[in-house]
Amino acid sequence: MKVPKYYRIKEAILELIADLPPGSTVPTERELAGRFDTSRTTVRQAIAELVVDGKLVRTQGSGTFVAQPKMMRVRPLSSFSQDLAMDGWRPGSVVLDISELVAEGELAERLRVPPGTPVQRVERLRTAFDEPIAHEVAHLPRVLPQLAEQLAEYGSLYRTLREECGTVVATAEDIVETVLADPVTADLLGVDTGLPMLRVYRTGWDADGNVVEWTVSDFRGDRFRFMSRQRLDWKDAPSAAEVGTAS
Amino acid sequence: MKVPKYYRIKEAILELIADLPPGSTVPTERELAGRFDTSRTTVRQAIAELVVDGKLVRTQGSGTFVAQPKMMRVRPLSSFSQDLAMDGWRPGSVVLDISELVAEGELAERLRVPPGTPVQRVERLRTAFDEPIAHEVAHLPRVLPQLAEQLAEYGSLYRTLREECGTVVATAEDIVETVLADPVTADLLGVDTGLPMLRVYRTGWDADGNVVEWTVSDFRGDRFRFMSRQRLDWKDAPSAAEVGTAS
DNA sequence: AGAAGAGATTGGCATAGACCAATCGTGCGC
DNA sequence: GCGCACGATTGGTCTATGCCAATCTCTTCT
Repeated sequence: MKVPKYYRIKEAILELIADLPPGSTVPTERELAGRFDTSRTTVRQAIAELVVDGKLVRTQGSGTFVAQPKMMRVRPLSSFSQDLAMDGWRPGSVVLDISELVAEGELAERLRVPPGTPVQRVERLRTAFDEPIAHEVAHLPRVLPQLAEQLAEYGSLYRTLREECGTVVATAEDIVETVLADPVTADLLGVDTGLPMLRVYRTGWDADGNVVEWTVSDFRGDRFRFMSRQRLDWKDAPSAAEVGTAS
Repeated sequence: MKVPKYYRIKEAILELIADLPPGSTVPTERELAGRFDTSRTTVRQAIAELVVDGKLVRTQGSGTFVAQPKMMRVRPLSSFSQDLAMDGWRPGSVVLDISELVAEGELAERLRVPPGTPVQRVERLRTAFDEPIAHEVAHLPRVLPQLAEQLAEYGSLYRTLREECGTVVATAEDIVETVLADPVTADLLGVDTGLPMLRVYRTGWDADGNVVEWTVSDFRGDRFRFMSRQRLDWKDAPSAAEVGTAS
């Protein structure tokens, strides 16, 4: 089978850094091009994949370095902050926007409200160890005027819903796909445009089957893993799958 | 914010194909380069991302075309074939290899068997509508000499386990991450090397908490979505998380 | 010392072009 | 009419190069 040259260089670099500790500097692109007798373009393609794989990080003007291993993990079943706190990672979030919004089209369908209903929008940057790891936009099917203050107090959105509204998310459905970081998201997360990310669409229901949340989250694909555990034998719950999800 | 030129071209092409039905031909790279007053390299970068996004497909010698929308979905909770059959997609699989293997290191830990135990390895190509969509390697903690014939008879691995061994997978844990297709996998699935894929590590337990399966699956990221539904309030089951998962 | 600034270094973006490989269509020969 | 061969077209890979932007370092001035 034909293996592209950039891929052989990728493997060569992998071997080169195999024994180096995270944070070590990697030779410059220009030097690697010389060493492997190829062009800088080809070396850059190899390095680009290693960055996506979470093996290297690049900083313009500074250099290329061996990355921390990809070991972050989150259990999407429970709440974000709960999961990460359990693992001791100092989860946090930066509120980018809290606003009201009139639900139309897909959003209204997702939240199971009539088109024209005012709903709540919460846009946040999720962090762990103060490093941004996800961009998240949550939608709630009703407006909570004090949400900003309450969120600041409780920290977690799920906790706020429980304390202030008596709403408990009992069932959730996650749809996971890969997307590439657009320039805006990439800038927010401090990664390169085009980095593969994990996009999670989450629909949450309370115990009575009412939709209480619809959220889209983009997680850094280079730093993240996703975990979910489930019983295979259970009964059907309300489904979000009735709404078409073709993009 | 600075938006790279290739990204603006990507958006321009997206607009260009917005109203075209799947299968429509897109202008050639050389023509697009002329039309957008840029180099073919830059156009190719834009198209490459659109391919990854599942918006376009390219065939060497033939051209670039509007892709089918990304709408495949699978519920990882139950078995692969069960899910897809439900949606009427003619799921299938091609057995690439069935062999015995002596479990060592991580594999032994995952399967909870002593190092040196012979185990079963099943490598398959999963298909839907006869199109390959995933590459999967399953490991079972014991050897089943007749597995090839039984698999051919029952079709599904889960069903084989149930009928022949009385083993039912009652709980499963999935760990999802993004990886890039290596040349071998890419060739098997008929996609480009470097395409982002969804890798799923699955550990399956029976009702007594014994590990009955450890499987690694690579799904095409451009054609696939992943769905899982869960209760948020349930009790802990056996965990695979005790084994380190740093790559 | 400490701060400011100039220059070198490094990665980021884009260009132009050469050659390869798969595909498709056309026309020739049978 | 049919099939094969060849050539044109299209995407695939790689090279060489120029300039930009962020960063770092070292010098110089106060």
